[in-house]
Amino acid sequence: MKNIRVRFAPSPTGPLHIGGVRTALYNYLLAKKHQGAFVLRIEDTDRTRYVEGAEEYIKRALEWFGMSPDEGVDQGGAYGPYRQSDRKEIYLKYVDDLVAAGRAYIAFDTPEEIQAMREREQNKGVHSPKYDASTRMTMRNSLTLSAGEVTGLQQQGTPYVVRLLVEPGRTVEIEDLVRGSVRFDTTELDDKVLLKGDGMPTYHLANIVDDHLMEITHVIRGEEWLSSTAHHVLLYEAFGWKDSMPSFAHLPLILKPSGKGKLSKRDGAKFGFPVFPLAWDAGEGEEAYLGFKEAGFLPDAVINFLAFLGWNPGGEREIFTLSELVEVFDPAHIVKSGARFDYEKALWFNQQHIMRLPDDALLEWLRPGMSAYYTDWSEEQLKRVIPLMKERIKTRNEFYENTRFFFSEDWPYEEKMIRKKWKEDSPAHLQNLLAGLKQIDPFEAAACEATVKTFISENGLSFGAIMPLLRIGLTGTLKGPDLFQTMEILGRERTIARLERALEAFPRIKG
RNA sequence: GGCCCGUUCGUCUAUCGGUUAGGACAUCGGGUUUUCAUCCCGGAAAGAGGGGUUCGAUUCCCCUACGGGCUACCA
Repeated sequence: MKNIRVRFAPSPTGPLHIGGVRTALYNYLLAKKHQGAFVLRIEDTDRTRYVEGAEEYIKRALEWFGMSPDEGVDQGGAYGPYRQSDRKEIYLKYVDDLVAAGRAYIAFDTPEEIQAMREREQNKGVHSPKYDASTRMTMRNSLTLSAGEVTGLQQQGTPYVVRLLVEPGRTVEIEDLVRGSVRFDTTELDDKVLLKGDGMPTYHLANIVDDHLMEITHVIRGEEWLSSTAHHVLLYEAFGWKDSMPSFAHLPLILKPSGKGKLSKRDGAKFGFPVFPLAWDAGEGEEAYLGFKEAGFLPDAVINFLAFLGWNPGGEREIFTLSELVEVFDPAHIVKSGARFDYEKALWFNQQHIMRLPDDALLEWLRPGMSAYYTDWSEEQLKRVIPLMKERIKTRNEFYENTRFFFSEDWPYEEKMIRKKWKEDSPAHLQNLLAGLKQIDPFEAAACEATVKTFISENGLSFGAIMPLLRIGLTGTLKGPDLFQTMEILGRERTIARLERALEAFPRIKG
């Protein structure tokens, strides 16, 4: 089998959508699984839709996920250039060949003329008029004009496009890796524009030429391309490249979490979760979007979540890192139907990945954001807090938000619980317990636990009478990691200071 | 409208003619725990509808319904 070469070919028209990330992922997985090449090609043939910064965004997103291309605009390669706007001359040559071979033709029709044709056809009862075999001979093109007229118009600088000559009455069959055999009747196909009036190729031309020249073996792309694949096959035929045509795999769409239709960028704001990998800030006046990264997700968790949206390895295991996915990926298991985006499940994947990540990796992940939350924190403390928190956070932001009491003295008491738990004899108990805690040396979790537990049993108390008060006094809240571990990390000084503060504050709160 | 694709628990999915239709998220109940989380146990929950083919259909075929994509000098 030939070496596998796949490409991810986004258009730099904005931030990379999560569906695009999944397309990139499946391409990446197939390439890596077979030691093939993962190519990044930028499809910027539509100048009117070009967005500043989008290409950069795409590269940063791929890098964040760890899916760096083997070849592409930045890494170069033997098949460059990898940006279609830099390949303009190449397409010109191939489109000339097609015209010379009679497989394509030059058309001078203005938008108004095409519109007029459509109206004519509709009046004749044709539902969806097309520029095709039934109409092309009524238009102004190199099929209806003499050779002299054509060169004359060209010399005058009359704008023109090049169209693919589609022969009607044929059946084009494609063998899709996920959908099996799909057939199209060429009578339904229009004479697609190959070269636009501005001299740039359309997607269809550029795609086929590039995939062929770059020796792409598998085209993995979204379902929205399935319909035009018939044209693409016709193009491969016209060029005489049918024998080396790549395999196709058309991916199901990612749908809105509720309601109808595919997931859109607006859904993020609407439902309160990210639909982009990274934040996108287009500048003033433009809409900004939150990314999974900023929402506190691990790249592997997002990958894992996305991988399972429309694919599964067949077994019951669900947690995989990117490199583990490479091992088990098989395009034969790609699902045919669209998948609903489920943010709850994404959170679950993130939690699972956080729990499985070694502490030192979590440290690297958490460190950069600390200073945005806390002014006075030490790496030493962070290191000790991580093992206590890793099983109780779903996102990185949750870590920061739920560890205030470790890194700051600025956190509120859950006053409602104090009112409920602060009893007649509570002051005396807390007072005595505090005296006991002061004796502990070294101030370690095991010793704290022994002291507290002994105190409780010797006084015939219940855990419920003491622990909640202790916990609120030390952390402000009733939920959190092991209290004795927490005490050890806080240290004797802060533990005692906080309990003394509680002794003063609780009666006041109780009122 | 036309062409193409799709349709299993609320959601993501397994099943490649014979299963008590399995798992996961979410949900509900219970256990563990000083709380929360983790973890463990359990419950509820599905083959769009109608025809065929077959000894037997979730699985194969057809029709209908519904959903989606395409129908641009956008990708």
